[in-house]
Amino acid sequence: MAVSIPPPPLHAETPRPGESRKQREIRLREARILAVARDQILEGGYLGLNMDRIAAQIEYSKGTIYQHFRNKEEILLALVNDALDTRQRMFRAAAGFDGPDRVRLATVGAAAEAFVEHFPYHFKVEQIVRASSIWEKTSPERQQLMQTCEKSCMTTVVEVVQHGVAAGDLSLPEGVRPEEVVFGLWSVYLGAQIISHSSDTLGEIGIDNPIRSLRTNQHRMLDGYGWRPLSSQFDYMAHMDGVKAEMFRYELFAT
Amino acid sequence: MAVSIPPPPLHAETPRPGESRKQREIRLREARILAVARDQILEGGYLGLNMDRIAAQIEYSKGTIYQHFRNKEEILLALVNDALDTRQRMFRAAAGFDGPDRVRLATVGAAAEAFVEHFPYHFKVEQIVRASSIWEKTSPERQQLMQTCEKSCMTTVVEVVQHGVAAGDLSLPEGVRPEEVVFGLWSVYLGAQIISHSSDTLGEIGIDNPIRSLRTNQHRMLDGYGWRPLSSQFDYMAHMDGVKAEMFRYELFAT
DNA sequence: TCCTAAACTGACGAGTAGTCAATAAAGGCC
DNA sequence: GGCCTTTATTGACTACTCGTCAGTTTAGGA
Repeated sequence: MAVSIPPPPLHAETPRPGESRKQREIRLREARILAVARDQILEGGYLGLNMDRIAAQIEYSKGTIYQHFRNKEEILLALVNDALDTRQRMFRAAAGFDGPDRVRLATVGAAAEAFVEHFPYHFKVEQIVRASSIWEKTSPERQQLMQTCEKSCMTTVVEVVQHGVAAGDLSLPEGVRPEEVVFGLWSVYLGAQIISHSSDTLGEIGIDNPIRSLRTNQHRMLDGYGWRPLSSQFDYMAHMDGVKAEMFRYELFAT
Repeated sequence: MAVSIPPPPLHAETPRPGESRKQREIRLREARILAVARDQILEGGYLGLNMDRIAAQIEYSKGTIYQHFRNKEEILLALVNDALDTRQRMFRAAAGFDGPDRVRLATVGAAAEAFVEHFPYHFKVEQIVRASSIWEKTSPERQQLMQTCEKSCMTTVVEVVQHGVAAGDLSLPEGVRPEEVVFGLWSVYLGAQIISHSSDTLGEIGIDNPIRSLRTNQHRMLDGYGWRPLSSQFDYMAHMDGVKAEMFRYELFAT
């Protein structure tokens, strides 16, 4: 199984060249703020994020935090950007998989699954930002960064679809663009994950293994578009389990 | 086109039998609190909901609001329950459509679309409740009510799928249950709507008409399951536009 | 060693959720 | 109506949190 491992993430404590002790101190502190914030969000959502408590935990005063981030929302957005960056690295690695395009796409799906499993706070933060009206309070620079990341993630996947079309494995009907297929996969993924994480009676409703159902549905959608090899011709389930355990291990993408 | 119109919603101002003037006053006030809260949420999300401002707007003191709702979160959950109730009425009407089961399912899809278009606050509130950790702060009674509604909505749709299987239009593969198909449609719907409402650069990304894409993807998924009539054999788009304009007009379901 | 710029601090202002003792209204009874 | 008990209503108050900023400390060059 051919895998292309992305460059290992630069660990925060590694000194950067041409960086004064003070600069390094500041950079490390910023990382600590984000780490502490992430835990608080994972614990109690948006309301669990508390500036005074961050200050206490990093053992600096509140004012110092505001030298790093204009406000609470900027912290959230910074966390989202981390999330998007991590996912992008995972997606790029997935898209580099060597095989038929639909199999490459399934690899991206496995990456998306692994992303939520390894980094649940990333997923949660993204969801909070999508739901709240925190957008207005954040700086245009960070907003732009987020949009760029999102677009770039999308492009990575769209290219796989385009390649599939060019290879003749998939012929899209009149008026359907590759972006729409990606939008479909993205929707199923996002919707299924949100339902799984917010509906604690899924079992009662009749969904025992939401991740498996998510996969099945994504594959049926691609079958519906007639993308070969169809899910009856290739064991996508086994493939996804395989790459998830090999290519998308936690250590390879943790920051 | 056979349509079954649900019972018209009981307007809040209609007097209930055996109800004292005082009781009616209280019931009306509760409706007003929710109406005002809904507007505030639509305006500024969860943070836009302000107890003092609600009090000022309904011209009662804050303490009185707390006689109706234990806390802010209970107001949110009450709004969600209204939303689920409305959607359920729309779904039941849709499922009552007379035609092949897959067409009935498409009718439910049209209902879901109309729901978001007519009642955007309902959708927004649901999203907020899914994202925030407000669950813990709310009373078990309301939680249960919400779960019951959600389950019942699911059941309505599952029955359509089961009927399709029984009719021989759809044969599910080994180990796939009707609930999973519904879960798939639900995921696409939820995911697509959330992306549409939270990503303001969708056009740049290449999605000009997200609702159309949502429909296409749902239908391709059902095609992937081989549910007849396939989307190549029936004009689901025209059907959905038709019923949306006829069966799911705003006035028929507004409360 | 001194001096200036940068970093850091925490008390404070402003705003908001939720409480509760005091007050007002309702409704039963004579 | 007048009296009394119960229920409803009020808004000042507490507790908590975000974000600010004048005053203080630290860093590092001259």
